[in-house]
Amino acid sequence: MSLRHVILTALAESPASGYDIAKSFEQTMRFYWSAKHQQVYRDIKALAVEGLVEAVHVAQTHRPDKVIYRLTDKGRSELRSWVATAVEPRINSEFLVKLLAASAFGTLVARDLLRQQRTIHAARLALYQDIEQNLRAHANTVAMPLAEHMRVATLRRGLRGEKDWIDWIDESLKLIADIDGTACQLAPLPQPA
Amino acid sequence: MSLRHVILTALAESPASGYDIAKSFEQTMRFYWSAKHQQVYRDIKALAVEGLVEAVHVAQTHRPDKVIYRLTDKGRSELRSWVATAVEPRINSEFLVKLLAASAFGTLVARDLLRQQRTIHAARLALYQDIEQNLRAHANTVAMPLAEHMRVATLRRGLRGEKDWIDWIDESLKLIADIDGTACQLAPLPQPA
DNA sequence: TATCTCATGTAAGTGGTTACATGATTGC
DNA sequence: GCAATCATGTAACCACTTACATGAGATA
Repeated sequence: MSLRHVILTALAESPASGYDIAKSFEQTMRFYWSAKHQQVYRDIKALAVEGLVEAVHVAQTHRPDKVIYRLTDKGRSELRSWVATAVEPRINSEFLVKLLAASAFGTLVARDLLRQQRTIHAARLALYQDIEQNLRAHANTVAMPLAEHMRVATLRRGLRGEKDWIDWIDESLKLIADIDGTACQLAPLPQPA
Repeated sequence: MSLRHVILTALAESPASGYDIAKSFEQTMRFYWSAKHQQVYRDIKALAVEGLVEAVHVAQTHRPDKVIYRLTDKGRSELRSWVATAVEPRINSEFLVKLLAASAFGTLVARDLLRQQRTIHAARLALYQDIEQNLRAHANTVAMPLAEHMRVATLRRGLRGEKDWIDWIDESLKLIADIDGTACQLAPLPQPA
């Protein structure tokens, strides 16, 4: 039931086609959701059948025709009641599992994995900082509607998260270095060939 | 392919039954993974068929019989190659979507949602801090094997994450308060009944 | 007597990914 | 001429959840 509500949320802001929504998963929504176009088309049809959105077919001359969807009152009230309660966030972290698995193969394996992960988070952080720069340039903080403020807040959430991961990785790398430092002194010297 | 690797990771530490593994999702693994026993039993059988784990049937007198699984060499090398590469973490956050949806219904709705979420994270933080206390009491930092150190690191990751969420929520609540403050001054006074 | 833990499962359903497909138009 | 963008889908599959089921022994 999740993507359904993501779609409703997108349509709450303004009517859009399946294509538009699918695309926004690579742009404005990328900080908090991703989905494939196939899934979007499938689910938005289901929403139409249930009467939560309604479709308007728009014929175009120099492009394929498209179907614009907008929230119905039913859709809006569904969204309203969905929004009322927070839920326990999932914590399934493939990375943390990998780290523990890596530990079974020694400090070097764990260290490499942490370093790789660091580059991933560093890249994301750089991207988010870039976007923040652009926002700052164009934002007129005073008269911004709430939704805009919250959109910026989601970006801030992303920034914070990435920074925090990087800090934790550095902390963990240092821990491993300490272990390795003492371990190396005890390790057998390499055998001459 | 994820839970399969989580199971292999669990078995890399020591052989266990499906029941043991299922239970550890509520205990040692709870910081980074959760899964239902049905899924565990299903997947561990698949792993056995593929030869990544092997089963030993253990008859018990005063308890139901059980099946203990252990990693095979094939399983261990599968785990080793899985561990080699980091992956882009998923960011699908139901909460952030809800926050944006909530914003469409006004500051009060958004504020309530943020507050609810804060309680959830505060509760988790408290739990993690508790566990950290226990660990500190029993840990002998010197001679701990790498896997133990990394297990503590995953807890630290949880602690950090919860703290960071709480800070961000407070920041966002303050932002909303500011908006609301100015908005209230501009808002029409309540009509006398 | 009732509930909890041990130990294992089947069946149905939901949510998401991957592979494959079509066909026109715009820009290099 | 070739890739990218616009616009929409089908089919198969993988991952996970929910509901339901069994049956013995331990604990209150």
